[in-house]
Amino acid sequence: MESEYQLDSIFFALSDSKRRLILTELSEESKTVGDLASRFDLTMGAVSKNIKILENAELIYKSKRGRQVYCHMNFDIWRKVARFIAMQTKFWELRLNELESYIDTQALGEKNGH
Amino acid sequence: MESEYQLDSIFFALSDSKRRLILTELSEESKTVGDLASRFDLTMGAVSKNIKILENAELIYKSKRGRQVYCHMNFDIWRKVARFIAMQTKFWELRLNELESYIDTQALGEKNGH
DNA sequence: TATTCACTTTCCATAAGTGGAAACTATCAA
DNA sequence: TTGATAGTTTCCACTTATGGAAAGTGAATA
Repeated sequence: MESEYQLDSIFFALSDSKRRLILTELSEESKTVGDLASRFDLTMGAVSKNIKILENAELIYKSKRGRQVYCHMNFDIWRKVARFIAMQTKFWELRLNELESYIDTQALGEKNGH
Repeated sequence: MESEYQLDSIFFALSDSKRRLILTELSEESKTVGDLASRFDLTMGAVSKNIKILENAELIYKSKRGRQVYCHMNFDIWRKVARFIAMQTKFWELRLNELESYIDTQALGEKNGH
């Protein structure tokens, strides 16, 4: 957690447009691996591997219901990405920090409990 | 501009911790390729290639002074990254949009002119 | 002009990412 | 139990990334 290695895996996961499409899809609602495979015209194997990359970066997490595996966005992780960006751009930093404080104090109920 | 392909190159460029270190270095002040090579104990060739990847993603830009090539952060591009993140996390979206409006109206003088 | 300097590019070997096909696992249904 | 369904993993061929070494480029200096 909080390591350079984790940032490697996050940005690597985001560097492929198919994986970003999967994330966009999941930001609407949770989907099964099969849903995503038919949506993007890929084999289950290919989707499963990309899902693994996103899961490894903790951008998503999975839950099992019977035979089906549901994929969910992990909204918490985006804060880490935003923090890195803020650090590069001091101009943003102050206001993003304000935003973080706001989230920390006002939005605890929003945190997903997986 | 504004394409999926550009996001590919941005996130790919960010997926390597050496390149992120270079960016952190450049967010302090502009440096030559040689400065960066000695700072990170890499050959000029290796640094030059990584610089090219960062330049391709438009995260930095170069300027020449005699034999030396100076590398500068391109702060503008970070807005694009922030926008992608905001789109994934609707929770952030509203407030980042406010931030963008603020920047667009109040901070035109801050824009680097290269 | 010849040489040094700052950098870029090419060539090379090594390593890693990619997706299809097919084998494998686990769950549900008849 | 048998068979179908939902995913995962392995194997394979192909493509791409990586950095060192060395050749190539262009600008400063003797």
